[in-house]
Amino acid sequence: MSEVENPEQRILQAAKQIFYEKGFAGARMQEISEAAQVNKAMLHYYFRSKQQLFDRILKEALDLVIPRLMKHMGSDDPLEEKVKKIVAAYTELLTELPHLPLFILHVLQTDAHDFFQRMILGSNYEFQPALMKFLMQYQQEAAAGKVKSMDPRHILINLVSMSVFPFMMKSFLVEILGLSENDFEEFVGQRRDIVPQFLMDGLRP
Amino acid sequence: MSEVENPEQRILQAAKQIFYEKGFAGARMQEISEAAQVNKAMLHYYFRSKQQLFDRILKEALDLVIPRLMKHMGSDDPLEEKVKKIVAAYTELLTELPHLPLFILHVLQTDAHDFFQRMILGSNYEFQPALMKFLMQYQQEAAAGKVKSMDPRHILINLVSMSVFPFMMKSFLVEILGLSENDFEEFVGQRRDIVPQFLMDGLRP
DNA sequence: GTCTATATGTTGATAGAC
DNA sequence: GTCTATCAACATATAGAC
Repeated sequence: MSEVENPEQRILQAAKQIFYEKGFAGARMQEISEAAQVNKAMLHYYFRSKQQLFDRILKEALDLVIPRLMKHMGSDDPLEEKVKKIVAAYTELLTELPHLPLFILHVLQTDAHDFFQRMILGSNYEFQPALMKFLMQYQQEAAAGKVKSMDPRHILINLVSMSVFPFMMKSFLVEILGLSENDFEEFVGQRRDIVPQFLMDGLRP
Repeated sequence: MSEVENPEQRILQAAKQIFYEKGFAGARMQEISEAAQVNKAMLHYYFRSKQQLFDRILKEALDLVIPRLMKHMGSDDPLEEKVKKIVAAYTELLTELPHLPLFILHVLQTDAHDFFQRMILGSNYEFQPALMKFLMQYQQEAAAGKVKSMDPRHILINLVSMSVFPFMMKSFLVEILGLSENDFEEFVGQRRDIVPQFLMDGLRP
């Protein structure tokens, strides 16, 4: 953990780690302040309330993640190339931030509608366009006979599921398959190639 | 919600719903007691503490879920038939209990090692045997040239990921794809056929 | 078994000195 | 900006009457 001189940054860094691991209800302001090495009152001085601090962490997560994932989905690459890049992007992201999916899904569960109103629609992420581009592109390649014709939404769900879910099951896999930390990294590293190949194989016309 | 006369059962039912949705830290004993239509003190009379009530809910969840999923994995069916049954079992289970995966993954995240010690090893689930049987079976069918030869752990992860993750993303999918409740049920219903077919297609030698 | 009342501890948040 | 001290609200848990 790199030491940061700026107290505000130290708070954000500590809050990120603790909110990611424990969620909003499980996190304690006291614990965050200790991890940030500041007085508990400083948290309120800089961020006013626990809710506002949490919202800030959530917003920063989305600002980091969504563009990084959408970049490839909206590109002009052919489907196979695109799939490879998206899977690789997921793998890199989740290797850095393994707790991210559970964190976001937990927010989504506690208040899905509010989440979309404030976080997605209220921002300027190019969400729907990139999504639509992917779906249209698939149907074009299917019409050209390059891939099997099917509902492209399922392709996308399959891609995301196989990329993300293994990271969410990490502690489970480690325990049940008897993996070390290195074993797990190697395992998810293999999937960077396996998942795209698996997807394209399953799509042969 | 069916009314139960027995207070202990009403508490368990209410606690299940609230712990599933909000997790341990987010749940309130007060809220559980109201949902169960009993006095708050009754919760402690029957279950002594919040932690013990939670453990009971978790144990009941695992007792319900694990055998139901393991039954098919350890069977003598051929691979393709087995895959179909496992995916169908996941789909049925998660249609009934959509909050289950997030609930269990949250427990796993807060204390993975303790979870396995107390909940898995301490019980008599036939976990490892069924798992091993599946992995061995795959390697036999691969050796016989029926399926492509590859690390069978990835097959299993792919199967579980594609079966479970869509349910975890439900609120996301509903919002982003503009699905109604019925649309979503139809969507995951389609996957009962699509996922097994996709898996087997990707395994053609 | 069920209730009211209360003990006990924790938490988010603020006031006010420096 | 940073600290100490403290508040008000809330949560879990228990005591004790019925």
